[in-house]
Amino acid sequence: MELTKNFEPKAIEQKWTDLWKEKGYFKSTPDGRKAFTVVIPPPNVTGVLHMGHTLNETVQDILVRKARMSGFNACWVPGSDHASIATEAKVVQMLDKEKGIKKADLTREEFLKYAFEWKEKYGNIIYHQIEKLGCSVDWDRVSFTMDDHYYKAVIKVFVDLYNKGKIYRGARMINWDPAAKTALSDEEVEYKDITGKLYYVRYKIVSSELSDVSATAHNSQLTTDYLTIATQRPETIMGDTAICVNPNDERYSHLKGCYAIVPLVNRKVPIIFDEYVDPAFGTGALKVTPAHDINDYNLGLKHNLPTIDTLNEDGTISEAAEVFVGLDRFEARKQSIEQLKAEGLLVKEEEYASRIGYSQRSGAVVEPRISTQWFVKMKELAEPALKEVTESRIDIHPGDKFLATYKYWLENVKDWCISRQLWWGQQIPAWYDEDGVCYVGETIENVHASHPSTVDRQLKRDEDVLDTWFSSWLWPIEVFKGITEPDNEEINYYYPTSVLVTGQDIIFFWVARMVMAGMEYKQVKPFSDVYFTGMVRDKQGRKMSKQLGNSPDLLELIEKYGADAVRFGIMISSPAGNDLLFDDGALEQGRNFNNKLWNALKLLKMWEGRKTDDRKKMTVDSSGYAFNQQPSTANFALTWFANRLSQVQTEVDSLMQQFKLSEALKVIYSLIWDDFCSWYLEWIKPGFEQPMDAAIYEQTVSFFEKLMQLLHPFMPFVTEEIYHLLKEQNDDVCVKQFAAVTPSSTEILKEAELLKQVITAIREARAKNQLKPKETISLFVQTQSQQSYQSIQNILAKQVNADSISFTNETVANAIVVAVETDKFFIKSEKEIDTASLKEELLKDLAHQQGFLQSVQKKLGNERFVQNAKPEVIAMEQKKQADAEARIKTIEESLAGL
RNA sequence: GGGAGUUUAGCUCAGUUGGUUUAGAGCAUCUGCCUUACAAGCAGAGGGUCGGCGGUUCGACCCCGUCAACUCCCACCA
Repeated sequence: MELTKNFEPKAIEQKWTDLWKEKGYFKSTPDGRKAFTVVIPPPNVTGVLHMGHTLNETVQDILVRKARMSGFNACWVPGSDHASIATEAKVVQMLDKEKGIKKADLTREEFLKYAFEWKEKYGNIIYHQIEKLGCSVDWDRVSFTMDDHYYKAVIKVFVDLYNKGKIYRGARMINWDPAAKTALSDEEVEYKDITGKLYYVRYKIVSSELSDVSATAHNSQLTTDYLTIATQRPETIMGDTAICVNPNDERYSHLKGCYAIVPLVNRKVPIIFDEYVDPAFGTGALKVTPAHDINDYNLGLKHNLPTIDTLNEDGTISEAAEVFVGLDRFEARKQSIEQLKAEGLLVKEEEYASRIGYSQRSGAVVEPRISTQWFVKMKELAEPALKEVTESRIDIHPGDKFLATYKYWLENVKDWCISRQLWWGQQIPAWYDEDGVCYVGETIENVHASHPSTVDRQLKRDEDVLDTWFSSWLWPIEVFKGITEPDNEEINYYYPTSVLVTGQDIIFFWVARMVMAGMEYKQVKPFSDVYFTGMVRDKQGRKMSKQLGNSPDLLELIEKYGADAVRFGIMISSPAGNDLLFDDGALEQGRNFNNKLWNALKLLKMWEGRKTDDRKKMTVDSSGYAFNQQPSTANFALTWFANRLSQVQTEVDSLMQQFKLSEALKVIYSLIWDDFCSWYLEWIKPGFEQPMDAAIYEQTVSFFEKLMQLLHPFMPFVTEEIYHLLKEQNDDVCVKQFAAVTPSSTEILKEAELLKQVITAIREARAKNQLKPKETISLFVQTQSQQSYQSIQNILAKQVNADSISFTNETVANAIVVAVETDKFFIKSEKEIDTASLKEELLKDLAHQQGFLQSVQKKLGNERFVQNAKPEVIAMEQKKQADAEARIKTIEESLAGL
């Protein structure tokens, strides 16, 4: 079979995707094996996968494939999230743009029909991308957070928590978009720095008896009967229900029990005292508008102040304001300023840098507004969730980095607002009668059954839906129907799941809450390990975003480099928890790696055609290279690589257990590229057009297979392909079980390292002396251990292009000298040696060695070091000293020999 | 403002309880090579007062203090 020049991933990826699917390798059903369960963090159905997903999915696939090849019943559940806010916004936008339909013109049912159509379309795009990336998910288990059973589970949990008293209704400040006439979540508000104006307004002060206060003022510079406050939003003055100052602020201490007259509406409001107010800001006096500012709202609660909502839904001034009614809020601001000026109450205006919230959807300035919302009481739920982590039943990776964050949040957790003023999502199962009494039940029939008095009454269902996270926190349970069908076989087998791989940005939104749900509904943690990936940024360190257009298209990348290369590129530069600067260069490296593997395969295929059992045929060619096939030489290479392989396998296992995937990949990369290709294959390479020893060949194929198996979790396609091209196989590498690793012989590893060092040192000397690669040399070796060089001298000769190697006991004159450990090598060539530059080199080296020796001697001469340091440390230093002395001696001898 | 984290070669990162030759890797750069798998390659090289300062110690990239820069999360001051 003719192999292409370079690896061509496209057809191969498709072939294996289809074949794996056909053989059902990634389907999982409960059996006698241990389960390794992963639930995908369901991507939003808002669009396509971005690089963050790609990283996440790749990490999961690596873990899942590794587990599948290590005896586990691996089960990876794919799915997607309905993402209520984000998706609804997209659907609204699409309807407006493509069909000219406004949400307000649709009924809830009509809108939901469109939303489900959207979900079908984009959900499938996402699944297609996951498949293209090579993810070994069980497609029979695709889940969606709005599947029928899932919807029921969410409702069931809501009702259950309500009945347990863990869900309540309460008032809350929300972000209101006056243009879209809807509430916004915090995520939908964008803050922009702007230069606004701060207006200083005088409020008249009156005592409780309506007398003039200036008469009673003492110890105060403020002898006027006015108090000045600073505000950015004079149009909210009509909503003021108090003035607040700091109790420790002496300027205002005389105002206890006094009142202020709110300008424009001439309302008398109390002056209250609270440490919340910063005496240093503005005038140190604050106007309190509970209906339109979150802090004022809290102050209002604390001091029992009335709330006057001066805004309508569309941002115009409401009846409650008494003046400017019906005007737009910004027009009202203008007019109120003018009127204050006219009345002489505006003291001054000054420039002020502040941040203002804008709606991501409509661009309108957001108004804080009070509304009734549903809340989950978090304190009780948080306690067990905190314990699971602090008592190490859940391990976080990298732990040191995120443990503190997780703890801090759970220890200071606030109640969770779960209602959203949207249609796309699970509608809150609450009904109200005409008197506003609220009834909660899974269905209206349930409500009627438990409250017979409601049967004849007109009940209206709560319009709001639940926060997306209120459904995603059940994900590890309900994908196995653990809520709707408790104690079914699947949930008992697959739960708790093994590892959760997700972004660190949703540690509170999702991770902590899943632990809460797990503890509440299964009394067991939902996963044993959490692996946090970093954020993917572009080369300049910027966040990937649509606006910047710096987020590459996954399918295009796969098209250009191949899926394996994309996986390689993204993994090689992504230590756990660190941000990843996305760079095409790493993908190129991945593509080159594919190619390296492909070329090694081509080399083996060439040898396959020339293999023979007949040793006689393996004659020595003139270059001497065929010596490499001699048993002793080949044996050295084979034994070494076998040991090196098991050493790396052990290392990889340990790294992967610690979730150091990127390091594991680096180690494998170097094993294949450096040890296997650059060293091993060269060491066993037969002479030009010489036959290949069949036994060596088979052994090499077996090494290659093992390498493909080791690499497979990271780069599934190319490894499966090469595995099958190496020879006729009766299994597939993606389900091939790892064999137990035999311990390494460290002796041969050391010997090989020494050999590599010698080769590199001699090559370096060659390069420095301008010996062209083709020019041969004569090599003289001075060593105590001539024996050990017998078996490897053919390798050495070939790797440094020596036409002869001889052993000597004496210094060889007029030769280039190379020293490695205690051995010395003398290089002679026909070419004239540049002794001057050689001398210079040696002198430089000598100075370095002497400097080093000095520092070691200084250390050993230090009495306190000798007294305090551990014996092995001292022994080490003594060895350093001896080595340095020996090297200096060698250099001096070499200098003498020139 | 509160919390967490980062700072080591041009770039991205390792550096295991403080002592393993005066700090390692990949990429990039430079030099030489079309050498019988691979120029998407081979061989070799250069490049770092480990963010600054101070301290603990016989000994600090590592521990402590402090300052600086950057990043993320939370809250968002009238």
